[in-house]
Amino acid sequence: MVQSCCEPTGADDKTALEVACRDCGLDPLCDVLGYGKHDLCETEAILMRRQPIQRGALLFRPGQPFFALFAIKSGSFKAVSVDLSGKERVVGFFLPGDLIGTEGIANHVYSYTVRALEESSVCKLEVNRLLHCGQDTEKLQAALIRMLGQEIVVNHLVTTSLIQQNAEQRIAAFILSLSKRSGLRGMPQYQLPLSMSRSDIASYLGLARETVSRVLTKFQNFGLIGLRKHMLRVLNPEELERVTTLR
Amino acid sequence: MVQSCCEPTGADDKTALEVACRDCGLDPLCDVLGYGKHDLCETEAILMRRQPIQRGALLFRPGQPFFALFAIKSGSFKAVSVDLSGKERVVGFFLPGDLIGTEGIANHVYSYTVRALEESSVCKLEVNRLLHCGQDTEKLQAALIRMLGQEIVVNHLVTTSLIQQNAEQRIAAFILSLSKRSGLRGMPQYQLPLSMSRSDIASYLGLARETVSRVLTKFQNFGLIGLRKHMLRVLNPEELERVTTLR
DNA sequence: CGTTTTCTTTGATCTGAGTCAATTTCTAGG
DNA sequence: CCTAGAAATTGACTCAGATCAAAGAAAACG
Repeated sequence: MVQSCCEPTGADDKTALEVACRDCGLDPLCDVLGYGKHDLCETEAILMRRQPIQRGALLFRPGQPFFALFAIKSGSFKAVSVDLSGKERVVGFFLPGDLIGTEGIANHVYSYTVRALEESSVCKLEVNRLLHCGQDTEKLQAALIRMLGQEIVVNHLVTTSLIQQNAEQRIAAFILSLSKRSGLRGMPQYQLPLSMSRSDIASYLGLARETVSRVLTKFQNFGLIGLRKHMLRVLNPEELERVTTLR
Repeated sequence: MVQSCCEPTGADDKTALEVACRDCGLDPLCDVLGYGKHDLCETEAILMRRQPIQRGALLFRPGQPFFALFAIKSGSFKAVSVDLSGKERVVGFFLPGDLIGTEGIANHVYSYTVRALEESSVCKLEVNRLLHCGQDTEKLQAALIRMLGQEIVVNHLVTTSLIQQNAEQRIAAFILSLSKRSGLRGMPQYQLPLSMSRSDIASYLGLARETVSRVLTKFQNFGLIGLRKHMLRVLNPEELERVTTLR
């Protein structure tokens, strides 16, 4: 069996929760590239490969010239941007299978800081050359177009649900979103690490961290979720779903 | 001078506020297509052309198969989605130069209703064939990729600013966003039609319509804006900007 | 042109979530 | 294992913005 970019590099047990390539957001492109075995991958240096990222390490910083998209293989990341008044704000969380850096395509620079929340690994796609014409790139471009379209759909859903909902609804939606994304990516759907801090969640959802804490406690008391350390168990997804659609 | 898709079709005075092609969100593609004069436009039936849309008419409905992207030439539109509980929610407003329908690229169907708020006109791009391989499509694909990247950037900015802000900040940001978009598209920046209802704005910003009304009144009293009928005048953009960055 | 309907404004009241403050629990480092 | 610092929880209080209600202004329509 050929060693491709998609096979574990003999890492420790911690990387057990890793998306399969078929479940990854980069799959449309990887598929075209033959999962690292295709010519394009090495010879034309579009270069996808697995990279380990340490907890706390940055994938990129705001202002840094755009050079690649990343797909998370394992672990998780948060995106933080600093507004004009100097205040940090979490603007997104990324789980295995998610695509990071798409805003750089049009911006030419990355627009926020992306930091690993735990020991993680990513695949890197140097997508720049897809923006300039070459040969045999059409399939790749079509794949990228679909991926961006997908990203737009997801962003739209997230935004509209968050903006209109109260604290409980936002948090229920957030939990379900993590759960579904985990399931979609071929990982356990109802038991997953909540690797970000309460403050991060609060910042992301536009709430106070005390509110996040209170609502999580309430959800536990009602038996909707279980929470031990940073391991989240989704006990009653139907009821959580119902919470998000109330009103 | 050749009659292209970008020249007015002898419409009435109402279409005076029309974006130039250079200022339009579709420009990267139109540029490649030679603004309707290029072969691709007619012979390969990618087909861009101006279409008048009546006030209240729909561009598309949710569930309808994706067949084209639209760029607004003149007028304005709102996007409304119906959630599970049957409640309508405005999920976006579109001004001249904006791109409509991108979520259909990955979804294969449109995901909300887009309705004209006034007498409007659009350009249509049947982008489907860019997703399948042909010849000479690489430039078009690269252009589309950039446009989608741009859309992602803008969505991200909108989301993060809205979610974290209070009522006054959301409304100030909303007004500035309209103003800037109008200016960017080569139209008057500080005097523009507020063609949507207060309810629509409220729904979009996640506020009650009474709150929108109150804040607009307050902004008028403080001389930040002028509002007569549905004509908005931005009198003090610096102060509005300051409002959005407070806290 | 008056009538109806819809949209907008304004006021009064109530409540969800923010803020402040005090513990308690986790985590990392020695 | 103990300790210091960070993160999370819980309670008390406050206020921004929702809701309820009613009047006023625009738009639509015969």
